[in-house]
Amino acid sequence: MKASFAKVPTPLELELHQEGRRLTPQRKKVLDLFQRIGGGKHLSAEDIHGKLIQSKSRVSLATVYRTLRLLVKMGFLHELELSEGGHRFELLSQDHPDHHHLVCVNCGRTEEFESDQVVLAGKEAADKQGFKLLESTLNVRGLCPDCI
Amino acid sequence: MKASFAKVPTPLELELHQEGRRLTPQRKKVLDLFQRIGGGKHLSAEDIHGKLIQSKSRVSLATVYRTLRLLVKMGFLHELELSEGGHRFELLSQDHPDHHHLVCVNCGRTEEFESDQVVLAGKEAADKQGFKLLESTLNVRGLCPDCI
DNA sequence: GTGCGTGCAAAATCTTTGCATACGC
DNA sequence: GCGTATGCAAAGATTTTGCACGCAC
Repeated sequence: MKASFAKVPTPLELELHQEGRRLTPQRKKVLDLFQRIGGGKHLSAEDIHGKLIQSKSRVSLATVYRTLRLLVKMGFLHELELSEGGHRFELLSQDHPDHHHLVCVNCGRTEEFESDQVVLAGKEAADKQGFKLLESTLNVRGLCPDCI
Repeated sequence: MKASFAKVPTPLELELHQEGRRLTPQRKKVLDLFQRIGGGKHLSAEDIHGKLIQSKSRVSLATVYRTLRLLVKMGFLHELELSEGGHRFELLSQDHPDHHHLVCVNCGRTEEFESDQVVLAGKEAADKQGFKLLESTLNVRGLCPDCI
């Protein structure tokens, strides 16, 4: 007999329970939203709150903020400080651990890219100063083709 | 006869006048402060306001914000978005046009470094997407020797 | 049932802005 | 003297927090 009807715990659920925390519908909805829209999207807390409200999900903005901070600390999301007007969050996927951003300073359009050279340069700088590297992100600011 | 008693206009004064703007004591004091403490220091608007008040200079916080935005636009200062709790500003010197930051996520200590590889990688990414590159900065986050 | 998480609203930050006055040019 | 810049205070924008209630465990 297979246990095919047993609920499969999500990674989020597992990790929460390890720390004595709980998987609430709100937390699930926030992470689900990021997973539905896919990686490479940069959302503000207001964006997330708005989208959840639109999809008939009752979540308060305060809880969105609390959940975002939690998911960042747990490593599911990544916090960006690219633009004016508040921080953005993106899904952190295993496929793109250290990616960088190309931002148009005029229209805000952002593109992502990866570069081993950059990761290596960051690692060398950290080593030289005796730092333990956690992450390195290159922010390239410029004008996109439409804004030149 | 030498014009040795003529006041020598500062670059700030010259550039302001070209745009029909004025060199006020407040603007002079803000830029002077950055030049006195030297490059590589990262100050918040509050820091700057506090230091000016301490040195008996009457400048309002609103003017500090307005002046910082102006000096960034004029290219005298550079705006950083490294840390939580507001933006920081640093003196932009000709010696270190494109430098990067190593930040300790625990204590906030920051070190600067330069890397041609990083600048090159940023340029390549911009070219590939058709962006006109303005600046690129690598933010390396980690733990400094004291916080490991 | 226990105690963590949520919602609400108020508070705390950080930054910008309107307007009358001051002053660099 | 003209018009920009300042100071002040109020408004705005974003994020955090205190507290009572609700719900995941």
